[in-house]
Amino acid sequence: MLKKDEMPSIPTLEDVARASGVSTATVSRCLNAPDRVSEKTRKRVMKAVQDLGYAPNFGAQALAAKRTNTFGAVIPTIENAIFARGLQAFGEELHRAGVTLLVASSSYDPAREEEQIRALVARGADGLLLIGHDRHERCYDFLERRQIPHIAAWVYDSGCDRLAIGFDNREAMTALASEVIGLGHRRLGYITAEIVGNDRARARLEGVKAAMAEHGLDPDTLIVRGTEYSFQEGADAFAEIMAQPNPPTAVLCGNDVLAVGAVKQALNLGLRVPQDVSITGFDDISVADIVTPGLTTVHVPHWEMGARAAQMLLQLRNGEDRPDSVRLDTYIARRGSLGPPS
Amino acid sequence: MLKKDEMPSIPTLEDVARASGVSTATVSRCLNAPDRVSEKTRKRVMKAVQDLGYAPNFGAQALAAKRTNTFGAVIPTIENAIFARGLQAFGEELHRAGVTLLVASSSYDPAREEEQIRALVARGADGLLLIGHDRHERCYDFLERRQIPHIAAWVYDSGCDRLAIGFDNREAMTALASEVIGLGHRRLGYITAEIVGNDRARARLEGVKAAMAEHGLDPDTLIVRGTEYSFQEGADAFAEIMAQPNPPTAVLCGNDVLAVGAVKQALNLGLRVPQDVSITGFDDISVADIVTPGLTTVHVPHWEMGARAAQMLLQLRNGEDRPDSVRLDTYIARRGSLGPPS
DNA sequence: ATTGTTCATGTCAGGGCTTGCATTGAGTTA
DNA sequence: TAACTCAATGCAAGCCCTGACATGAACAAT
Repeated sequence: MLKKDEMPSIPTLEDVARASGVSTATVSRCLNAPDRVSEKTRKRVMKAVQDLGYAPNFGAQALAAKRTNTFGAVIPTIENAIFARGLQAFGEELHRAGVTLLVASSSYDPAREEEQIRALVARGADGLLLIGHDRHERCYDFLERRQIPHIAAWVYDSGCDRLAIGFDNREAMTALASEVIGLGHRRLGYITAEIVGNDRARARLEGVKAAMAEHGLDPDTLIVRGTEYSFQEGADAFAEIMAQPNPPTAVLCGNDVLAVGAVKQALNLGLRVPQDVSITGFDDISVADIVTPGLTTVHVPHWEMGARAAQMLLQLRNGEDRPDSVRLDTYIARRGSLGPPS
Repeated sequence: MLKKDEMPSIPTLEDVARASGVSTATVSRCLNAPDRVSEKTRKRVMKAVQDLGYAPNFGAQALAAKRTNTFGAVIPTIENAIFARGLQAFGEELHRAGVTLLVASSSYDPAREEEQIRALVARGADGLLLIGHDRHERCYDFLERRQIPHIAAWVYDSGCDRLAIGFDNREAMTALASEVIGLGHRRLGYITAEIVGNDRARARLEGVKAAMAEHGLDPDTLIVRGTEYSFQEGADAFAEIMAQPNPPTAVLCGNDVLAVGAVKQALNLGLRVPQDVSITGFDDISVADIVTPGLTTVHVPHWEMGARAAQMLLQLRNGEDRPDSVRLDTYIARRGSLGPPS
């Protein structure tokens, strides 16, 4: 209970110093480099810190120390689960290193992403996790000028020399599409998210076309529907594709969210999966195993990707040598949603 | 391309001032109150800002201005979708008001939550969104002393006078359980998350027991399994419950994630839902409609809750009167997973 | 010509913390 | 005891920005 006029002012380092009879420098050291202070003093100071409920002023601290022990991540969406697992891993790994993670979401909007990057950096992020490589050169200039370590996840593109950890989206999708075609499917549909500003989506689409070309199918016959990422959008797009005359026997989806929506829709339309139509996803998020039938999809090592991204970024932040980009492997998780055409 | 030794130092206000031949104060005004500066000067200054790639130093700005236009949210988990939608709404609404949202996750760990609250406040959050009321008094002291506006979401408890927006978890669950019992179910199972430090989970469990008592069933006969939140954990807990001698005819779950896991498991076990066993959830997240059969669950107005939380917090931050806590309504979303016992 | 107004702009004192360097004093060695 | 270490601590200069206040020029009113 606070008494009437006791304006509850926020304690500062100086208050702590006064209360424990030392200088502010010593208090600061107690907090940041405890072993450079005698145990006796430290105890006394810590008690004062407790008693006063002192917490450092972040602004002042950042200003003086030029670091914050905070990393940031800008992801396209938090509303669906695509990045959740990797992000969680990223966060856990950082936590272990005493670093706080702040997350911002861009809603797949490049302008918004740039804004969020700036916001995070302005707030003192010592390192940044980004998704994909597709952003304005200006963003990179900004980060480089401030020497903010950053890493792109969910992509690995040997043609790009920016630091990245991920997998080859194109190749992974080619592998899956090849399997689909190998089962005998000739008429294919594809549901994708907006490909502008999304290199992963673009690469995946290319991957499908590459597989088609490779197997002697004309990539232009691929029926493509672009949409947003949500179960509902996936379902709608699927319905549209299947409403075509001579509909495809297999519909590949740019990610699991779309695919799960598609599977659900197939059920609604009275189509049997995979007898009447096969459906595949990408990402292997947990919901892929929830629909019936389970989704055949590209398994992505989310946890490893997030955790290693954290390690690499920490390494960078600590001034160690820039690590090499990491290419992770994906594999096809085979469940019930893909079968031969009948 | 940077030349050899040109250490790319970060431009400060002073650099901009020098480059444009004005004082730092004028530059500051250009950025924060453009109409108090003549157009000619402003243009010149803005050009310098562009040319130098200036961006204000957040720490210094926070230190000097004592505000940041940043709100924070600490949610228990980002790995599953329970809070995603509400959070997205919260963020959108803030964005509209020019406020940046920073998100931290506590992994359902109270100590971690406290840490995150401090981290966010230290980083200058002008307002905070929290989930539930269940936290150490110390957290509240901390927030009050710093006069940080904060609001609890996902709860409405008339017995608690802290600002909140949400629904009555207990009552909502009682309504659902009553419906289950009303259909004739007598042996009930319940899957919940850890109830320590989670008032929502606790209230929901109480809700089930209250409904039982109300309908003349002995609450102690409720078969309860506690677990973590994930599809898999839900599935496992469900299997355990059903392995009992004389298993329940209906299993209620503390949230949709658990429930979806349970439905999937039922399928695996060859149990028909709802003929052999009914299953219900709570939250009505999008995946509730993905499983087969669809999940009967308590619908929560996620979007409205998030958006209004933002409005209330903004109101508070702007020094307006403290709004009243808001009680939102829930309803039962009836899908296929609940039916009479057979 | 004098005084008063009004703007645009400049000056400068913080704001809370870290850190390089200086100081102190207890302990060691000769 | 004197000289020397070295760990513990203090001092004070920033870090970059904001905002209250001061200044001064242009113009209007008298």
